Amino acid sequence: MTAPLHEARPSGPGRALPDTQQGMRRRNLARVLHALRAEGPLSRAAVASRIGLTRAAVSTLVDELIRSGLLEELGPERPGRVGRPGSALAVSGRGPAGIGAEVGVDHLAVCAVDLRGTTRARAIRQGANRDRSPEPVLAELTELIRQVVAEAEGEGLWPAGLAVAVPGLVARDARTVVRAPNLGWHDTDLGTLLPAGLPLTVDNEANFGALAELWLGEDTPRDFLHVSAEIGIGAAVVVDGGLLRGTRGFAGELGHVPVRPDGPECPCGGRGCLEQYAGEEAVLRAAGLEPGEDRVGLLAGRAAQGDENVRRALRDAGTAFGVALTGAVNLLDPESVVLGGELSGLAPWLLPSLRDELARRTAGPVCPVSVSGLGPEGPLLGAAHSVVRAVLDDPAAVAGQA
Amino acid sequence: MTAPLHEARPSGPGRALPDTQQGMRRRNLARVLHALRAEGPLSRAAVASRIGLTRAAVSTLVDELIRSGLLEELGPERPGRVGRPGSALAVSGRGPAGIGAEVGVDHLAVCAVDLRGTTRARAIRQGANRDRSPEPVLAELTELIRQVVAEAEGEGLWPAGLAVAVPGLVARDARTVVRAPNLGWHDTDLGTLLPAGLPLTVDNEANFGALAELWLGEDTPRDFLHVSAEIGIGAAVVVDGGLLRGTRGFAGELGHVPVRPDGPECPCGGRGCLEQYAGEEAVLRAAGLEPGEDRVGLLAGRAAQGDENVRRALRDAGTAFGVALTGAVNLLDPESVVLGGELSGLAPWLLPSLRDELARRTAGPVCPVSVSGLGPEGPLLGAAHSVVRAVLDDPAAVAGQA
DNA sequence: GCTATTTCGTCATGCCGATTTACAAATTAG
DNA sequence: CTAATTTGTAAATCGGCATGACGAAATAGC
Repeated sequence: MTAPLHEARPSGPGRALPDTQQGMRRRNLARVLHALRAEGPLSRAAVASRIGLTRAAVSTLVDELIRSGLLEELGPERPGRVGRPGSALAVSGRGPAGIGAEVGVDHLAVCAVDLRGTTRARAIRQGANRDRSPEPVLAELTELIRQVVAEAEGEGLWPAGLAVAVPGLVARDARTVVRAPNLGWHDTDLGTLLPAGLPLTVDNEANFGALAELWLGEDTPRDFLHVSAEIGIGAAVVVDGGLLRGTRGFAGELGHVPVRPDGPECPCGGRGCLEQYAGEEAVLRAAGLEPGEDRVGLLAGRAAQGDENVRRALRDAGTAFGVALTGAVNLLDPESVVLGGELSGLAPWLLPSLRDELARRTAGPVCPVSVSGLGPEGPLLGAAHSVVRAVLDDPAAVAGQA
Repeated sequence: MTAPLHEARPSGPGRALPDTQQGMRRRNLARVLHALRAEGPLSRAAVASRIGLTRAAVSTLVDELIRSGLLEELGPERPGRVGRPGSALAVSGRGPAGIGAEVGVDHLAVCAVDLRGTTRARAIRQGANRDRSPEPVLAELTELIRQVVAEAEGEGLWPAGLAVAVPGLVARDARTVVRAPNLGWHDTDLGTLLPAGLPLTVDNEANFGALAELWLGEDTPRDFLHVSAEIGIGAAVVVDGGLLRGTRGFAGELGHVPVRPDGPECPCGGRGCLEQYAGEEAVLRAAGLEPGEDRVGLLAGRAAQGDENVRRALRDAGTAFGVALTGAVNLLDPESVVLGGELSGLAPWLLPSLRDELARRTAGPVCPVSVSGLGPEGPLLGAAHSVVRAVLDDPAAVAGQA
């Protein structure tokens, strides 16, 4: 017999709902929905046995979810077993949709994802946004959003919320961009510049990328470190299936972990931060290349061609990553480290030295480092799916908004 | 309107209980207890308004808690206000007690804490345990435990559980000491060597120290980093009022965060780890002192006397701490950093350079660094209180075990 | 001093949500 | 064709809190 370990606990489905009978019902609605989303079409009886409720209880929950358009009855199952066949239920493909949007440095993207997790509509517009003022950029984005929403509505979906990924720091109100250096934005309230009437969430690209990895990655654990390099170098810390944001929302600043305490000065005030060794600018300089458009593509291209200067620069960056990640892994003991976003394109040349350095500095089993399979799509998908998750976690909140 | 931020959520009272009507009741029992513990004697009506239930509901909850001996009715309040005076309720001082124990390198300690949080019995035995085998040490500890339990029982308390703090790594089963270098123990199951019949939890000294800080410290935030140096240098990461343990339970290894990537070799396999600069051994060497008993006391004494070698050694250690903590703060964005355990005795000479270094490397507001007020008692108190918290978080689990 | 007012604790009642029990429907096994 | 098995639903029950009413015990005002 053991007393409980006092430890941080997960968010889990609907854990924020009030602790009342109504809250319990809402959590049970969420459990039914989650079970059906995770394990394909199931009968009421199958759902009941999976989530530990009775068939009767599940029946009423399912009724409610069907009435709100979140579930569909597919009809009788073709059984190989004895007994009356169940009626298959599935998450609706014509219910609420999560609208995800991304403001990139040189593109805008929007997509719509349904409850099943499939992308049903998308729109992308290339074009440099660096140092354009927010108004025209967001007007363009609004136009794309309208397009995607219209397309989704054409397929019987209705938008349940909008989540926007931006390459910068976002205030905890999830609306205001505090600072986006690569866009030149600061203290911009996106709430007033985007379509009203849709619940809005704005968050850092890196955070959405990590969530995408958590929700869509194959075999992604519930505790990992997601490293990306869009605006500087950022890491998202995922603990027990939730993002660790920090008191001010600034957690994950891997780029300013000291690698060499007496290294070159960094605009952050420190010296020898990881960004001074592995940041985009530093790597370009070390490789002898000029900064310009599509810098990551340039690096990857040259490295693939065998340019030894570029390869050395990337190797050294990997080593610096290894040092910084050693610290992070020692502090957090994550199950794995995932390289995401633009970094995944450079992984072939970064990874060997990174892994080497990490292994050299670790006594026991080495924390595995992998590359995200989502590529540059991560943040956009994470944004759209965050809306979908919100619906799955509390279906009652959106029921009847159709 | 904003969609929810996907983030790690707190444990909170009884969040692990099942999501059923009974679970709800158990959580409400916990809420009543927590309210009474936090805000002194209160009437039923006062409790009701505080936790958001009706007087009627609180009445039945209180009845149950009184029947199980967790609450006491103190009798009518002397009111200055109009209306019938309430009957004051208070957490019982004669109910369950948490038994905390500590296996130190040169002492054993046990204490009993009641639901009110007051220490009601204690026993300490000095004596070096370094490299003694577990059996005799735990036999001695068992003897102390029996003493303390007997004393507590004399005051009408009954032991609800035993929590043991050890200077080493503990497996996630919370019973087995994987490795305690300073004791020379490894893979020792304490469950078989301690009094049976009591729910047992074993954990790292540093973790219990951090929990003590969380529960007993003044103005301690719910997100902080607790640094201690008993076995090497460890940090406990507290997120939203819960410990972050990591996948294998190894989170918080601040001692092996690289400070200088090419620094001296470390037994961990790395180079230039914090421990090579700020570990006990390193500091003693830098100060020109021989290792022996009570090394921390020796350092503090010499420093207080003005020994410049010792002071310089501690200053340098503080600087190294500053570098490592810069990394940690950038990754975790805690509300504060607390120096606890033995470190608190050396704080006067460590802090200035530590704060300097941290400030130098930080652009915005600097993360405040403070010293624990609990001193070396932290881990022992944390252990005892962890049992008490377990009771407060789920009173129904222990009701009727008296 | 007496009454009105206010607040407290408790009871009876009702509501909500899940469980239990029972049963009709739909299938397979023999 | 019957027995067995499983599904989905309806009716009754139970657990838990809310609501509303009431007596009890204090103060406030006359």
